[in-house]
Amino acid sequence: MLDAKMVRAQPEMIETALRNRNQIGLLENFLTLDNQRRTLLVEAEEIKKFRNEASQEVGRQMKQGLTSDDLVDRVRQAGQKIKELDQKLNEVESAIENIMLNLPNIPDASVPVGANEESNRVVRRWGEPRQFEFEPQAHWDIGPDQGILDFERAAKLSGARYTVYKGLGARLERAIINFYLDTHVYQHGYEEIFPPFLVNRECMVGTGQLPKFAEDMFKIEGRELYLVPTAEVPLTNLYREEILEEKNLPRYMVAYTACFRAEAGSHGRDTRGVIRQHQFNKVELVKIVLPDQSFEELETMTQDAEKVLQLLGLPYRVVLLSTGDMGFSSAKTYDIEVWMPSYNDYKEISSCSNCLDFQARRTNIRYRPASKEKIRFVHTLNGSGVAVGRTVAAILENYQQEDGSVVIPTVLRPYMGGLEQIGQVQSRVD
RNA sequence: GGAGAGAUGGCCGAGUAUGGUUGAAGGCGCUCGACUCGAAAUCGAGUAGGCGGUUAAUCCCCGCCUCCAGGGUUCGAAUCCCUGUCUCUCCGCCA
Repeated sequence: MLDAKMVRAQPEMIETALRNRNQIGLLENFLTLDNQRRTLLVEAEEIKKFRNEASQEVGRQMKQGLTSDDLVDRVRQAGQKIKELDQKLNEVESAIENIMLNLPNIPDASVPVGANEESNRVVRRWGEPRQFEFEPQAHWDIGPDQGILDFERAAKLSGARYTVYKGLGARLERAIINFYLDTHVYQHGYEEIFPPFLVNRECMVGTGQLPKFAEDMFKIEGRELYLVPTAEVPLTNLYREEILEEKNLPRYMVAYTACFRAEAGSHGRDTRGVIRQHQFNKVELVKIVLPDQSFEELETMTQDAEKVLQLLGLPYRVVLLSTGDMGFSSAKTYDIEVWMPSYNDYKEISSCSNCLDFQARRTNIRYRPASKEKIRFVHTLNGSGVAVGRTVAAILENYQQEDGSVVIPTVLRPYMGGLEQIGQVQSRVD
């Protein structure tokens, strides 16, 4: 959520920023509603002041045994008027809130302006895409061939866009999760969290999934509970409605969760393999930091995410998203894209965002400065560290051998019981 | 699932049977000051958040709101009534 005072003070600036995000005309009603709100508020407050003073006077009079029916009557009428004004005020305020909750964050000045991903800027690359001396296969072929991914039986259980991992495939998934968690906890200093996978509506509003993107989420029938689309939601909301001490900042958290997305509006995209699923695993990083440190923290968080790909030996590039391609809550986002031979292109495997105080306002997470200044909103950041299913796909494709087997990256071998490759040596049961 | 208890400031905890100057006693913590070579102890002072008015303005000053949330009763609600949420205890069930 944006600062209403800022929107009021410089609507042109906000309007421009929104246009860069392909959002037009959202501010029109805000200014008039905002004026209405203050008029009503001042009027209601005046009458409330009268009521407070007068009812105290009534109390004094009653103690002395003399009551003024006239005064009592006037206070009663004031009460009626207050009720009316408060009701109007409520309507205006919920209309304002409705606008505010649907306004995306303002892109940072360093973000390239553009309508879509074509304006994204590649900021660096790591590793060289491998030159294959044979025709490389896609992971959606390698997986079933090796008996480690089963899309057909997954469809029998749950439908399209689900995957069953079997044998060493399941173990590989689990190994990657552990490798990511261990790296971020023991090398990068994040606190490991294991949160619920179901969260309430307030959490979803807090991080910005709701109210605007309800169709992307799975909701539990008959309850106000949602399956988490990313661990960003529970992690960021951990400190909702809290005032943190400055000495306890920054907070670095990492969590593995399954993630659930209805992916409405993405039909026909990435239909093969594990790239776009309704359920997938992800290790997520979240930082809660002091306002003047958030951009620095975004850089280090992105590097933390890159590190695991480097350790896995997977070539990637880092892309600064343009204004038109950024997520709703973000002011600045780096995507990390891993080399995917089946696409003959880089494919998103992580997204690292600085949300500034946008989510902090929605979740009301603040901190008390050590210097006794006023309480302020924290800044929040989140980044994938990184998507697990896409890592499996990248490993299968980048480490495949001509005979169909797949070499296991050395850093994962301790997590795989020392196993050096998948395929050939293992016994399979179809 | 059944029965009961509870939710008050950064924390603990009074106030709720008898509604009124209680944004809220007391304690802890914290900040500043005194004492001290310094520290501890002691003593003194201060210490909620939000919204709005005013203002060049963060400061002051003034007002309104907030004692889990939402309704209601009343001239007036932390206190009375209703609904909801959450927490705790006991019983049952369960991985």
